[in-house]
Amino acid sequence: MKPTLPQGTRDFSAQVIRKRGYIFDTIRTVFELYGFEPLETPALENLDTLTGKYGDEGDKLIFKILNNGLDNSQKHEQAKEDFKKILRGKSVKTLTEKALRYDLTIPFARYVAMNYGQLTMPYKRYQMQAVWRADRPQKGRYREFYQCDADVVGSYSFMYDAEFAFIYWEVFKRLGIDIELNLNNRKILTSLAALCNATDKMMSITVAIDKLDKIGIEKVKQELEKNGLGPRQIKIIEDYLNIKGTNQQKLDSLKTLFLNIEEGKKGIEELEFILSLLHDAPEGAFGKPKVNIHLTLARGLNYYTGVIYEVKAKNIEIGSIGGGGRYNDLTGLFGVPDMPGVGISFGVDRIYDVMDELNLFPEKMQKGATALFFNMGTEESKFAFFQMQQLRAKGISCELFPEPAKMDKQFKYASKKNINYAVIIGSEEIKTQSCVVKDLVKNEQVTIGLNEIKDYFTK
RNA sequence: GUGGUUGUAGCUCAGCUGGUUAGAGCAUCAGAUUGUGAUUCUGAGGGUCGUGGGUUCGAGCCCCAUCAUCCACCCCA
Repeated sequence: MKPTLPQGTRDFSAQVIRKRGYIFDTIRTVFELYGFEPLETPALENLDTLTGKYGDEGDKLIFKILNNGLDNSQKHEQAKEDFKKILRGKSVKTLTEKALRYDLTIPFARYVAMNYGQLTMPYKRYQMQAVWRADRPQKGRYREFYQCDADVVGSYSFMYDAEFAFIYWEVFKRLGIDIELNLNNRKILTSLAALCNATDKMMSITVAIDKLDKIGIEKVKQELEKNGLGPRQIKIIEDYLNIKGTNQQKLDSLKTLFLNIEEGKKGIEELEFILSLLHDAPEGAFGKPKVNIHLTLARGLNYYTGVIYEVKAKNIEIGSIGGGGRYNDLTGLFGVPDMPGVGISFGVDRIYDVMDELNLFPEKMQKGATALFFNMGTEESKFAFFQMQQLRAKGISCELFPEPAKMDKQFKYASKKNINYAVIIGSEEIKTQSCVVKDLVKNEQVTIGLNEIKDYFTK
């Protein structure tokens, strides 16, 4: 048979892993710098832990796992009955009770709910693991991909909301990606729906206005109309969409709009606090985060209740490369009420695609071992092997060509594996206790004593 | 879930309105060159044209099905 990969998954070769590792390391470094500690959770969760947390569309994209043991003939009749329920769109525990993790936030909430007694609050954790979605793959979209999340639970402080803006900024500065960091507040969106007297239609309103940049005002109005909103309501939304200017000007316009809506005023205050903190902060090594109040930013996850973030890469069309927000009751569904939190996520695979396309990976990542020892014959190679072991003991990576092949071939092997130095020890060199070290990049070579090799590579 | 694209050598692709033994570049291997490559020259190997059916005297090319791929929509990292 011809083997294939499941749709939307990939193998990662050495080069790709090195580059991905560079992204992971950068993110991890910043997370640690801000005092977050690591957490890992299983790839599998109980299906009912996940369902209902991501909206109707999200639920459809959860990978469900078929239970084992269904081939037991005594259970066939029951299984057939249960399968009919599946066809009606219900999930049935006797057929499927486990699912692959859809994101990192809900498993984190589950963990907090199970362990909150033991955790030091506020609990700051980061998590870098794969997640799975049964989506159709396309550009920048995979069925298995990695997220790097940082969340804080157990605090209402908006200091944290601002801190995440710094984290986003710092990570992408370190990676060399120019970003647009957009902020909005779920409270503002709810207030808009309230203003329209359409609190129940809040989701469809936000979904529609989120597309403004993409499809334009007319199409947005059409979609609102299709969702059952009347002309007066659409007019209110249109006025909202016409709010423009600097961040402060936008917030000022909102203030007059939400004059009688407490929640809206709170949302504005929250954003103002974050903006002031960013504004007054000293210029750090990576500058100050530049954020953009983006009133049409929605984000699909329905557990957000406050500030929401979205990161887009400039100069490239790939969707968002990060997102997050504040939620005031994430663990409530798991029996632990009043557990506020805020968190963000990095989409590693899209960040990789951006960096690859814009050529942002540093040269030095592509390196293989430091040196290749040439194989100049059976006896010579044994000698070279022992020399090599001494270098390895000093932490210098090297390898030996396995057969006494033509030098031409050994050189090509070295350059293909991005090895910078060739070490040649033939019978002559053994006699004189020396070796030839050739710098394959500069195309220069020197003959040095065997006892000098270590120094040559550690200099 | 809906719509479309593509599938030919290890890789990237040519292949005319259906017509003999299906081509190129790169890669691989061998030789010119028994200790100096990435940047020389010569030669060689490698394909049941995604798979299964059909139309035809004849199919890589047309039709149907199926699988895979990429792209767009929905939604999202």
